[in-house]
Amino acid sequence: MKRIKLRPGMARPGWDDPEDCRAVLKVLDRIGDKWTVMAVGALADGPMRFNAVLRLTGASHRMLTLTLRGLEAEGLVKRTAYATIPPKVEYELTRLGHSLIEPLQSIAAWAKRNRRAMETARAKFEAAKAE
Amino acid sequence: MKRIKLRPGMARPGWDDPEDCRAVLKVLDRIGDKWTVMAVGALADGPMRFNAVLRLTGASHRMLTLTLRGLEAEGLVKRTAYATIPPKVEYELTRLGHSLIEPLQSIAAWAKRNRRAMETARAKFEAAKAE
DNA sequence: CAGTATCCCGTCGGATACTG
DNA sequence: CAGTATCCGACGGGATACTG
Repeated sequence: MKRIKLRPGMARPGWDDPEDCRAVLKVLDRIGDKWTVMAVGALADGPMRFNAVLRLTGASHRMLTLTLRGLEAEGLVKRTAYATIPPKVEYELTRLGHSLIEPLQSIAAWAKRNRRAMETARAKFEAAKAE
Repeated sequence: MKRIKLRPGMARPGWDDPEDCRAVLKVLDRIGDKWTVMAVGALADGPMRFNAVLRLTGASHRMLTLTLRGLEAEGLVKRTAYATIPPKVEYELTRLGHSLIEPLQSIAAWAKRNRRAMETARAKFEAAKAE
């Protein structure tokens, strides 16, 4: 998804409370992007080394580093470096990070339920505009 | 959020079932971006005209059009044009669109609960790296 | 009022190369 | 192996102008 930039002039959506809308957007900004979802998913099973996450997610070296830094900064992921040679760094979800899995699964469940509906709707839409 | 581009070489995260991971990413791609969240939020209360959504969301003319087109294509929003002069176009959430509010609120609830924790974590992180 | 088209700049993110 | 730095192409998205 596109990076979310918060700006002054905009109002709050009505489905949720007045001001916390900002918080929601901010959080979506953090957890809504592809690599974050993949990384959290990868780490859901337990601690994992950098390269393991790299392979599992398919992210580029660069993006995974940035993503993990972001998650670490926000307290969602714990980073543990072992001063061995070669270095070994393990990442794991914090309690906070784990708690994120539940809402993500809420989305996941919705996605699974409605994927077909969306696909057929899209097909119909495409067909209609090419009449 | 950043647009999500699905690519071949990548595996599924473990927190969720094997293949539907793609569906989740695809859905996040659609519903995870700023303007979609804003638009769905704006329409949650009921049908609304284009310009009303425009003002409420703070989106640019262009982006709102694109966003609404996307939502319409996916069957989340219904578009009704009245052939008056000047034209009047109303948008409203479909049943499918409404069902999306629930998972979004799941995220919203998480965001509200953990916003503080994330902020302090970030502050601590910033402080630590500037020691 | 709603929608489309064009321009254009910022930034996201992949590839590559270099360090500890 | 893990992380940082640099380069650079691609595209997201705002501003603007023009139609029905």
